[in-house]
Amino acid sequence: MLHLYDTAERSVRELNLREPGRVSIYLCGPTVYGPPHLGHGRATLVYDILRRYLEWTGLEVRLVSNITDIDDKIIDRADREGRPWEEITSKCESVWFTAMEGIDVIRPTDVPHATEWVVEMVAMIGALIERNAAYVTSDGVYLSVESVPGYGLLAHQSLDDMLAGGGDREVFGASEKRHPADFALWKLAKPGEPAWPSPWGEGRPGWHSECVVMSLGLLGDGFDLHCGGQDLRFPHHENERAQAVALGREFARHWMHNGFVVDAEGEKMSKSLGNVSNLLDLIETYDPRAYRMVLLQSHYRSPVGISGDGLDAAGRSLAGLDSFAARLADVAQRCDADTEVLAEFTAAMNDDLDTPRATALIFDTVRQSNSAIDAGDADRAGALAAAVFEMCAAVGLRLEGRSEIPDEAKALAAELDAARAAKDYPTADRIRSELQDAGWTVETTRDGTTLRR
RNA sequence: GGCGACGUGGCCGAGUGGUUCAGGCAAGGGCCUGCAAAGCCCUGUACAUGGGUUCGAUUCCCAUCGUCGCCUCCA
Repeated sequence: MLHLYDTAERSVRELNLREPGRVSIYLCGPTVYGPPHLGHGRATLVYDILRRYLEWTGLEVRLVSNITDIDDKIIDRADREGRPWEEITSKCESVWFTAMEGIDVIRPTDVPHATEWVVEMVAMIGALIERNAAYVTSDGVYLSVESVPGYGLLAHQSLDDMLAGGGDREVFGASEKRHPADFALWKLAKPGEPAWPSPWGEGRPGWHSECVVMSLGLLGDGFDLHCGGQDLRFPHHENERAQAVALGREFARHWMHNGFVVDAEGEKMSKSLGNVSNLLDLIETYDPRAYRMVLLQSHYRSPVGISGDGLDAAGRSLAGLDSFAARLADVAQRCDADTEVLAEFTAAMNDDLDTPRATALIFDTVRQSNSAIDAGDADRAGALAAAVFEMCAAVGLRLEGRSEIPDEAKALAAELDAARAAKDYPTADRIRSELQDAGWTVETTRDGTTLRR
């Protein structure tokens, strides 16, 4: 069974499922007010790899990932551009899913929107007030973090320690807060702002409430795994947990956080630094699978540097896998995957999603399979190749093997073979360059010419 | 100031107390090929610095230097 690092316990431990055979996962999704960047791409790819792997092992995965479609940032942008906020959120959401499709991330099983869950949030906030865990001020409702046992579990810091530091930052927010770390559950609307009714006045929910209501609402108490980027660990996830604890409900049983994407200088990419790269640009410029490959070759908890050179290198390694797929697809089809290889793969993946080890295994197996086919051992080559295809599928690497070849190109390939058979090499070379110019990868072998895109 | 991560061969990026190796990309040599491509084989004596523990450290401990993250915008 899968072992994963648990941020709450600070150690790798088994992912204990609430229900055998089924995994319930909540992943904090995007706030839709701008284009998805590389950081979003990493998070979604990491959890897409996790999801595919879990499904590959035979588990039924329910992956809930929300869309935050009401937020101060959205309102700000709507104001700035003089557009309805709903226009921004719907546009950004559609761009989001276009990008996700581009990097081949499977759509979550559930995609709840914050605005669809406001009634539930209002009810939850009411319950928090009743339990004396929240209080009303002149601008909204706040959660009292001091009422929450174990606040700081994910921050790895006690409330006192958090306050002791703070660097140069302004720690205090709204003046009516009872404690600087208290956070808004409900924000009363200013004139012209989007608003929903509540017992405390028209307003909108705070950011940390939606995920509690939606995760518990869709997945139920004590769901298996809560995921997101490192930057959500605190305060977002801490505050989600705080609300659930204050309500007396069992929240996520396991917490998983992926590392950041850093730029060439080693700095985290972030919106505020302005060094983000648009995910859509990446997909246009590079093999869309290259990003997944780069991530597979590093560990999900480590920071990963994304550069053009790195993506190109990954693209070239993918080209090798593609030509392998083209070469071995047929023979693999007749074989069962080598069980030893798959066992090794599973062991690596179960060890806190050790994709670097798993990826190394894929490349090793490719080499062995190539050697076997060169040595004429088709059974061995096929079993190894079948294992390669299984492993690639399990992590979402789509290999491009045989492609559709138009008759015209087929005819040229036949001419090429004929020319070679006749030892008319000038003609053969001419046809080959012609095909290459047309975008084909041409492999001429003793057995004839194969073409790939 | 508090908490945390990290410094590995040309580049990216794993990992480990001690003989043989992560893996990818790039480079050099070879086999194969009409020539290529693809594939296969071989090659690099890497682990920030200074101490310490140890029979032995890149791996453990301490210090130093450097980089980065979180401490209510953020995947």
